[in-house]
Amino acid sequence: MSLDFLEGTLLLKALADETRVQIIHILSCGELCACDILSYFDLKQPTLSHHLGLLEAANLVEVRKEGRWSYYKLNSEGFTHVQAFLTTLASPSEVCLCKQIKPSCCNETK
Amino acid sequence: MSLDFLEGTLLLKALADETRVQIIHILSCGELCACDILSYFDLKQPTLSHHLGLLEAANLVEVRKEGRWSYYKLNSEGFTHVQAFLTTLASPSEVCLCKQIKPSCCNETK
DNA sequence: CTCACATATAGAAAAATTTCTATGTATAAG
DNA sequence: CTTATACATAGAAATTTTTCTATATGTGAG
Repeated sequence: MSLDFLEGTLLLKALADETRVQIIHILSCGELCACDILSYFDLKQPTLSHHLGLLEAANLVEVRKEGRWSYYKLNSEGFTHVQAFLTTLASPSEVCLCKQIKPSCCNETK
Repeated sequence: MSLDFLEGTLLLKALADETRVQIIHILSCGELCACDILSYFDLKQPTLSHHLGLLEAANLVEVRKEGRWSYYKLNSEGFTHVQAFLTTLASPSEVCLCKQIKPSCCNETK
């Protein structure tokens, strides 16, 4: 499995915000419409819309439109990917970028 | 297991930066001194120092000082915690914040 | 068709983060 | 003691992100 840094940082940036973390949490039990999510936060509607858009772009949530309502729920794809990314990122590998570094000032103690 | 939102977002914010993700990657095979890490990046020394400080504060890396050198390596504690945080965050729970929301405009379809 | 409501988009203001230069501290060499 | 090197800290500049107001789109009710 190779590292997709672009997707990985997109996912991590989407997760790196208190509001979005809370959105994920209140969606953890199931689907909610945008207006119900909004009622939980002290934010304007376009701000929430922006956060939901970022989460959707990262495949952390998915939307289902019904009439004039938008129902949001978690998308397991993003969560699976970010967990896999972190695991791979922190694991040693033969093709690691560290192989490009030539020890200079200090003796390595590997 | 309960959710520590403060620690969780600290960890996720530390991970949400291309440079820091790359630092973690080049440390994945073992210990490196700060000057060797620096040689890999097109950054000034104080900037790298700042990134390493954030990673250390989040328990994603740890330092060992030896003479005038600082050797950095990954700290598994942060990685374990962030993976656990994400799993818990996205899992349904009896005490979820979603229970505080009273369905308003739209009929829930749970 | 007209109106009201739910949500999205555009663009500006505010806030947070990243990066830099300048400088300080600590350690080792001479 | 003086100097050089590795790294940290302080504070300013640049960039990115978050939030807002204003407005547009799309759907259903009447």
